[in-house]
Amino acid sequence: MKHKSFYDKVYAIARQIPYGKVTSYGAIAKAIGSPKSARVVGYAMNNSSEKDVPAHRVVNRIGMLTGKHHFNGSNLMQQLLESEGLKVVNHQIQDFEQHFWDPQEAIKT
DNA sequence: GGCGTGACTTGAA
DNA sequence: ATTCAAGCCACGC
Repeated sequence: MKHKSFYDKVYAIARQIPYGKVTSYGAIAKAIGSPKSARVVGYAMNNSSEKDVPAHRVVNRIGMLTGKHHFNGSNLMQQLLESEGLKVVNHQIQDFEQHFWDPQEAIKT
């Protein structure tokens, strides 16, 4: 595999999200080099179920659990985040910026 | 092989 | 300040 797909890059980064931290689709897309491809990141997450990617730590720019609907159809995503010390209210992460993790830390070595 | 859709984001009206 | 539209890449029909 010479040319890694956009997805692979997404997985590579998302997989490195540390415990208790979260990031946004746009941040990952930006880290990859396509800040406008945030949608693709989200779509990639759609298949992340088969990957070792903690998709529950990936939310949109405002910290909203937009993808929670894609998990189990339950509040599993919220449960996981709360289990990691995060506060989730109304499907939204409280103090999102406080727990935000910069994907740039992953791509750089 | 073309068109539409999707876990988003940003800029402009 | 809010609403609309466009852009990005991959996948399904």
